[in-house]
Amino acid sequence: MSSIARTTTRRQKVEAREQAILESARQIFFKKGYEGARMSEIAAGAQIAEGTIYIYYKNKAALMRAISSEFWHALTLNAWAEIEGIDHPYEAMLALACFHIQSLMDQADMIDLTHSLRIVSADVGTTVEELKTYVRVFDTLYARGVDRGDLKPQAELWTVRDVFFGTLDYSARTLRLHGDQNIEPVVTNLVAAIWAQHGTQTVNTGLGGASSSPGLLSRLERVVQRLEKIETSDAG
Amino acid sequence: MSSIARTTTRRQKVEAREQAILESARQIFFKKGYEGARMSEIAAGAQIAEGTIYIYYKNKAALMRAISSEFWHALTLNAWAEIEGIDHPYEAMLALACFHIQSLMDQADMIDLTHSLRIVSADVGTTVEELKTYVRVFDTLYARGVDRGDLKPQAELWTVRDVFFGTLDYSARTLRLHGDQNIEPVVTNLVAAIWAQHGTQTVNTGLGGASSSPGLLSRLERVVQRLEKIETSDAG
DNA sequence: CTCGAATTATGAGTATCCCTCATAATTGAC
DNA sequence: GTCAATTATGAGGGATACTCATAATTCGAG
Repeated sequence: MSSIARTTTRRQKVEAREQAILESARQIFFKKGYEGARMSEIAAGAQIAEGTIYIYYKNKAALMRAISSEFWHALTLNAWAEIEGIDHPYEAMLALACFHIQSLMDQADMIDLTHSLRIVSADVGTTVEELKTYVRVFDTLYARGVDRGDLKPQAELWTVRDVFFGTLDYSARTLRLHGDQNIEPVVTNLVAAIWAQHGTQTVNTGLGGASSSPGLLSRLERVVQRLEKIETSDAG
Repeated sequence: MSSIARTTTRRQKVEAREQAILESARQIFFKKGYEGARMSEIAAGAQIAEGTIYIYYKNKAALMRAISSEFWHALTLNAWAEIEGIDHPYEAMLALACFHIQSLMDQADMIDLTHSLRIVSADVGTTVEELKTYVRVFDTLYARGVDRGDLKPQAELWTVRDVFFGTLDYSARTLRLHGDQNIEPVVTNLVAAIWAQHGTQTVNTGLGGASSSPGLLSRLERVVQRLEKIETSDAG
């Protein structure tokens, strides 16, 4: 029979098996952790012999790496989707911050798991690339803000990016530690602080975020304009 | 012979052994990572039989935990020493930030290693306590700033603390990734940003750090005071 | 349809490693 | 010096990631 007419080709079957292994591994790793997961259990879950796994993945670490890779790829796509269609960079940054910290908290186990790769395999290089791709969402967002004239150009953008992701990562851990689920103050404060430092004009949250009275800067601006006129007339 | 005259008592000998195990383990763990380290190798390094380790430490994870514990304790002591004697909270915060990120970069391997405990042992509780003790240095520093009237009281101090440590942790990773060793811009930006948001007055770096013109806030203050007098006289 | 080469699957066996435990050595108060 | 308590030893047990010789499957060509 021709290969076209066949309902499932060899290649399709192989890919299905690969997905079955991946799915089984995901479940077992998630439930038992990297150390606790048994290759035999993963094989049983995928309904194949233990040796078959090693045809598809070199070893346990490589299997884990594949799962981590898929996870970060999906997260990146979701992040893009989240900020797509939001015109104003400030709103977009808020949305990205919410998305990131919410993802961190909802999928904390999976993220801890992907981080464990650093321990089990010295070869960090592969995972780092996916992280870089992910954080690029922020860079693009910032660049869009600069184009619109809302954000100041920043030669060392990575310092801003590190504040953004660093704070959110750390805060997610703190919140989870305290059993808190309220991400709002963290996100609001952080984005306000970034805009206080790098925004070209005041946003409605006020100077310096929640710590200042709202609209302070615009009030000041109005007052100063009046005073400058008076000073000019005084001098003249 | 009496136990006082003996040069080495039983207890001293036991403690020396314990330190030998710890030191050997530190070296091996550091060189090979947690997974890569062999208990046999650690035993050989401490010049004892493999079984002897298990008299001192329940298992491999407990040994690792002891090392982690010692490391964070020492780091905490050094952090206190670093800020001791620095009167102005702004300078102290700069010093703490420098100390923290420098430690992160110098001892990145050890820190990655201690983080790996989260994966190898579900019992996170023990390590978390030491982290809490460490970050308390920042809290004390901030409180001192509030007492002096330099920093605004902050009900949710943890959000500020998370910005501080989160940014530094993340930046250390970025810097190390790029082979960069220049911690200065990160530290300066971060501390300036925190003071822009939570400081009670302008510091010499200017409002919002390097991004605003120097002395803007004091200029504004002077101008506003003048205007307020004029507005009062207008109304009256 | 059949043959056969290439690909894929199997699972018993191997190597390795953490940890236990029966036995031995050491210590120190009396 | 004696002896009970403490500490040390390392061969062996058990568990597990991974290998490899062998078997099964796939699929195009004749």
